[in-house]
Amino acid sequence: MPELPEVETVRRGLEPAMVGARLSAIEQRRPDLRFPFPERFAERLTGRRVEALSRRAKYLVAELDSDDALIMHLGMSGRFRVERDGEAAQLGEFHHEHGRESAHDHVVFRLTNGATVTYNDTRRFGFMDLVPRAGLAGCRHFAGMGLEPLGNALSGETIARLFAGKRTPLKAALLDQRLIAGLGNIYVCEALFRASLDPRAPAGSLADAAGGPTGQAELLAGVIRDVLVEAIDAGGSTLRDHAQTDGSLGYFQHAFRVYDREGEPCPVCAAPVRRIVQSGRSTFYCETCQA
DNA sequence: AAGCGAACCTGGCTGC
DNA sequence: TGCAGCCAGGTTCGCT
Repeated sequence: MPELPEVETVRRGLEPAMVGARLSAIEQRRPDLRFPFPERFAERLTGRRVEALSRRAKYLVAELDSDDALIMHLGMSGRFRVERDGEAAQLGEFHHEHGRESAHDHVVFRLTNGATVTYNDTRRFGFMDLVPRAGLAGCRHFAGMGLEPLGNALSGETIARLFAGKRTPLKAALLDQRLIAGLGNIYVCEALFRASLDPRAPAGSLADAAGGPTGQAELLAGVIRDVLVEAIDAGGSTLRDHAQTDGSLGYFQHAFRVYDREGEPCPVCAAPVRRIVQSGRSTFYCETCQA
């Protein structure tokens, strides 16, 4: 479930269960996810207090009262589940019509406050790593990462500077985490629709001859911020969920204007939403409005 | 160098 | 009912 709004939603759900508590026991049920777990993973976590839980782009960062920070990425299908006092609370679209899915529970964190946090990841594209707290920004995962789209750094000017001279399609440039970090397929499609921009247009078209921002660049910066904020407020997007809704599920998917709406009428002009493939990923857009 | 496609892995859905 | 094929919120690698 994981673009920036979903990861931020998970962070907010985990924070009260984890921050300030100590990790009393760690169950690591397999040697790897997308990558091998770091050396002595469970030992380095056990007994540590979680001092802060933050987010950078699509990554979660738990700072420990040691020299380590625990970095977690959810990949495509990673979820966390929090249980307390025997009464389960769900984070993300987790449950299954036949009860709790556990075959893909890969890591269980038990905390001194009575909470149990379980990481489940069907496809195992997620990963966890331990990096030195000092120099987090320069660690292998964050060095070279682009700017935070919700930070003050995102503006028409920065978009123009990052995209100037690029002939790659706008869609691909917005997905490039080295430029802007945190957007994924859904929110790129939604932002391009809101800005009435053609996903196939060259990224460089958002910069003027001097490398300055066009009006389109200014507009795009604004709608990226809007769509992310709205999605976070809605608790993110929950896809492919076959269980009953219980309030912990995101509902931004109902607000999609084009994503996953191939053939449905464009909410502005009623022309059918198109699906094309760009660098191997589906792009949903309105041929009429986004020209 | 940039820009594709494929790969990683599992499961759900569609269509024959 | 079975089965093949396609698709999925991400990232990384390797080949033009």
